[in-house]
Parts: sequence; C-alpha cells; structure tokens
Amino acid sequence: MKDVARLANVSVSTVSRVINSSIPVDEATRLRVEKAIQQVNFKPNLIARSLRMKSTNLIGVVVPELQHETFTSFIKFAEESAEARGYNLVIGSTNTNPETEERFIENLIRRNIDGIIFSRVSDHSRVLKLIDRTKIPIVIIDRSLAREDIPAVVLDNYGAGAMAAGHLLSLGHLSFACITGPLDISINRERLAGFRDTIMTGGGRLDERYIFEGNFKYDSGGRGADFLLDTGADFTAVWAQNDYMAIGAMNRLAARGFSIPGDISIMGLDNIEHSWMIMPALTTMAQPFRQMCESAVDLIVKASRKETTDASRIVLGPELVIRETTAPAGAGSRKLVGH
Amino acid sequence: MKDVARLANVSVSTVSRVINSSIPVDEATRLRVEKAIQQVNFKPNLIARSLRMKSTNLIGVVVPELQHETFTSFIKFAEESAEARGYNLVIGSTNTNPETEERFIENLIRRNIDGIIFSRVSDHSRVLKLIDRTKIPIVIIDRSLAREDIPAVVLDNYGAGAMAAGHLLSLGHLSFACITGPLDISINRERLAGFRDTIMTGGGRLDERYIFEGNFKYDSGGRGADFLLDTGADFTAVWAQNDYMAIGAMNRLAARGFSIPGDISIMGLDNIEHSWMIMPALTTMAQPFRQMCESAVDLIVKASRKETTDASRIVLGPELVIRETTAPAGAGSRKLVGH
DNA sequence: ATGAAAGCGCTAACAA
DNA sequence: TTGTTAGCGCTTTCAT
Repeated sequence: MKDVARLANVSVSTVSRVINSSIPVDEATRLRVEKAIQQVNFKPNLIARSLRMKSTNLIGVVVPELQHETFTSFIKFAEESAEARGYNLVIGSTNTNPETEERFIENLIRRNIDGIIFSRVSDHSRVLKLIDRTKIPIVIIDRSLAREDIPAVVLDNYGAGAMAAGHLLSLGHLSFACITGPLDISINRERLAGFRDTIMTGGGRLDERYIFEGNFKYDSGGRGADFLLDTGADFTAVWAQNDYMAIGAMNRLAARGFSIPGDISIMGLDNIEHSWMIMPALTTMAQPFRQMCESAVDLIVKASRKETTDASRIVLGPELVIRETTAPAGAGSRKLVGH
Repeated sequence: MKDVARLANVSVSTVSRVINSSIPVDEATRLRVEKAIQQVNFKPNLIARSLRMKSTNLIGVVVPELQHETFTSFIKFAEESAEARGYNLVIGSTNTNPETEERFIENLIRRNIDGIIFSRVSDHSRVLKLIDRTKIPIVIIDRSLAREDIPAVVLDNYGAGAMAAGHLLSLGHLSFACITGPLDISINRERLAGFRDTIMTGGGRLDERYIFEGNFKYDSGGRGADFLLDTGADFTAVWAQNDYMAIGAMNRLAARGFSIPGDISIMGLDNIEHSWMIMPALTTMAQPFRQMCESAVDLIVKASRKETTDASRIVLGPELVIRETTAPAGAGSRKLVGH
C-alpha cells in the first residue's frame, strides 16, 4: 500500500479512501491512485483490514457431520449465497461431539468471524452460552432450539407431515404407517403430528403399532419395514421422515416380495440426489435448502452490518416431488393381511 | 492481553511468551500469568496473531462443485485432517467457472491463507500463475496437471482400470464394454489404458465399438447403456469409470430386460454412498479419499512450516469392493447377440 | 528472565 | 480534498 502511495504521490490514507470509496476523493488523484494500483497489482491484505475493522467477511458453518447429503447441501448453498455477497465460508464438522463443537466454535470466535450458521446442536447450552458472550450473530438452521430468541431458519415440519398425508390420502390410501426420525427431537414429533392430524381429518387411520422410530439412516429404514411387516402388514402407504430411511424401507419391502408402488406406496422427505437414481424413483418432498441457506446468510450479513439482533424465525415449506413410488391405493394384487 | 499482563504484574511480552512457550519463562511468573489467563478467560485473537506471523492456520479447499459426492468427500476428509492439526478450512466451489475460480483464489491469497488444496482446475494457466506469484503452497488433488512440478495427490488411475479388468477376468468374462469419463482428461485415458491392457494380456477383448464416452453423470450412464446395446450387445461385463454412470447404466440395462449380474456384470469406481443403497448393490472400487486428503493436508502443513517446496507426487491405489453386480460370466440365461 | 518498543498492513479520527 | 497519526492485538527483536 505504501508502494502505491509513493507511486501516486499521495498518502496511504488516500489510497485507502479510493479503495473503499469511503470518502470523496478528487477525480484526478483517484485516477492516479487507481493507475498505481494497477501497476503494482495491489490487493489489500484482508487480515490487516479485518484486524482494524473487526469484521472478517467470514461466515462459519457448523454441522454435525459431513456425511449426510442434508449437511453438504447446507454447505453448498451457503457457499453460494456467501460468495454472492463477498463472504467466504469456514466450515467445520463437530461429529456430534460436544468437545469438537466447542473447540471449533471457540476457534471461530477467536478468528473474529462475522457470524455462525449452526446446524444441529449436540449440546445446546454450552455452545450457545459461548456465543452469547461474544455477541456473534448466529442463526440456527434445520433444527430449531427450545430457546425461541435465537434467529432460526427451519422447515415447516408439521406442514411436511401434512403434505405427505395429503398426497397419500388423495391417492385413496386409508391405512398408513410411518418411519420416524428420533422422537426426542422435536421436529420429528412435529412431522409426525402433521402426518397424523391430516390422516385423522382425512378419514384415514395411523395405527400406533405402525409407527417405527428410526435414526435417519438407511439401515433403520430396513429395520422399520421389517418391524411394520411383522406386526401385521395392514397398511398401504408408508411415509419415512427422510429419504435414506424411505429407500431402506423400500428395498426391504421389495426384497420381501411387495411391489412398490403397486402393493405399498412409499414417500420420503429431503429429495436427496439418489432419490431419483433408484428404481422406481422415490416420491418425496424437497426441503427448501437453497432458500434456507440464503435466508441464513442474509440474516448474518444484516446482523453483522447493522448490529440489529432481531430474533426472527423463518419457516419455509417443503415442495412435493411426485415420482414413482406412490400410486392409487389398491393398484397392486396384494391381499391385505388381517382384512 | 493487556488485562492479563496487568493482572499478573508482567508485561504483554511475557504473556505472549507463556502462551506460545517460545522462550523459557520463570516458573513462578508463568503460573501467575496462567492464573490470570484463566481469570479473564483470555483467548488470543487469531487475526492479530496472523497479521504478525503471516500465517493463518487456514487451508483453502477449492473444488469445481459441491454436488458430486467425490468433492464433498474431499471436504469432509480434509476437514478431519485439518482439524486434527489445528487448522481450519475455508472452502469454495468454482462451479467450473474460471472467473469464480480466480476470484476465490485471489480472496484466499489476500487472506494470507497457509495453503490451497485444489481439485479439478477448469483453467490451468491463469490460476496457477496467480498462485505461483505468491508462493502459497498448493497441492493438486484428484486430477493431476500436465505440469509435474506441482505437488499432487492422485489415484493410480491406470491401476484402477487394471483392477476392474482383473476382477472381471477372474470371473471368466471375456467380452467387455466401458463407459468412460471425458477423454480429454488424462486420468480417464489412463483408466481406460489400464483396463484395456489388462484385458488384452488376460485374453479378453474390448471392442472399440464398446467404448462410450460419458460425462461422469448419472444420465450419461443410461445413454451409454443404450449406445452399447444398440451397437450390438456382444459383451458380458461393463465397467463405468465412476459410480454415477455405473448406476445409470445398470438401471437402463435392467429396464431393457437384462438381468444384473446374471446377464451382464457391471462395475463402477468411487464407492459413493449410494452404491450400496441400490439393489443389487454395486461392485466398485473405493478411492482412498481419506488418505488423499490426509496427505494433501500434510504436504501443506509441512510446506508452510519449513518452506520446503518439494514437488512430491503421491499416488494411491484403489480398493476393490465386491458386492452384487458382478458374477461369473454366463451365469444368466441371456443368449449373446451375434454369437 | 523480563520489559520497552517497533511493527505486521490496514482504517479513521483529526487537523490542515 | 488530503496528510498525519494513532491504533487494531499480537509477536519479537533488542536491551536490561
């Protein structure tokens, strides 16, 4: 920067001013400075700027793991939005480990990061307290916390359950099963409630015996299918609360001789990439990941600029993606057991 | 830091010394300082340190896209390795767009990043020149460049082709087909060469008509299958140079009435997550992503510490993952066309 | 073994 | 409109 100043015969402050166009600079000198900048191909050092401005144009993204497509989607879309606003992303996986989580967040804080996008907290209190103290803008994504005063961007989980039930009811299904995510997580209970309520008002039934609690992984889908089949296969439609489990269930159902969607319709949630790479392609609901991330980045950018910490809560709806695993009830040749 | 110094009745330099244990400090004062650090819960500001030290403990990871599992794997494993060494990751997707790529790299440079892990360059010269000038350690991962003087961590691509052929030959297959990645990329030509050479020496044949050039995406697998089938289905085993295409081909083959692996054996490469979520589960080869990333991070950490820029080139072998899509030749009931 | 002071590269009062 | 100067929070010579 000194070089540029010398070359253009001005002071460094003037150079700074033309770079940031913070304060009007005389046209002639501005041109001189700009030429000098070109000549030495000068790029201001962001570290120094950050130190001075207390703002790094860095956003931290903290996810519990980098395995599930859900979280890599977050990263992908957050990166997109951040890049568009001149921010870069520092990412970290906590491996659902509170210690890693804490260490990582602390690192981010020490780096004067501008904000944190936080997905799935393994241990609420510790980390949030950590962040509270520093007043770094944070937005929770995907899984909301009990504390409502923290900005969050979440799926309308009740609505997702309702949407699944609605689609299936419209195909004439009346007897349902559900493979849920871990029920100690509130969003999964909400999803189930939406599913159940809509079935009820739609005249269908969701026997409590036909609710299997999975863990969002492929395997538990298969286990769920086994469980449901073994307690009595008196259902024609099953909704799994994510695609991994839906695919797992579907494969097991097929392996045990059921035709999909002839005998049993099946739906997922997430619209992961592989939901359309399988045969038959999975009917599911897309989570609005792109908007979620955009909103999250927006919230942070705004918060870090204006110091306003409005604890907004943005709820976005899923989008129905009809493919091949759902069909009108009774389309297959299977006889219902227990009827 | 000043607070700590005051509290412990020492100068800031002493505080710095106990933090970094750079120079011996009297036991008593060290204890005093450490207590003071605890008391104010002091964490040194990394920005300031970076400015002074010209080292950020930040590694940039540049990938062409965040869609393919290959690249999210890179991120995942790089994050793992980086975290273990006290580094954080700044990630960016270039969307195969030279401008984005350049802008992002420039950002990294201005952030005094410690090193860059670079995957799949869309436009070689520009960016590499950019990096050359700054002397930031860089390591190419996954796809090597023509310039051999840049450190790289790559798959033994020839070996992968040979491994595929070897496995298939051992099952008695003699007539092969191949769905390749873009052939203007050298690694794909190497893979094909390994495949072809091994088939030749093994007494099999790979008719040139049975080589289809795909683009690594799911769809092109299906197109490849169509192409191969339409030119004459005189083959019993096909290798697709990645799993996406293998799955696409497999689905199309099945849709057109061929039994897998009865009629046709099929293999992929990468061992993506969904290769075992499909039915039948895909036989494939795992790329050693974890080691690749570990090596890459290692190279950067070393380079940034010792200023040694040894242009090492690390080549790692794939690992055969036998699942359900390969079987002995002639296991099915299909009659070979043209025989 | 410790402290004083310079300086990393930038921005922003303040003064001119 | 421009230059001078202080200082962001740290590390590290150079004295002591």
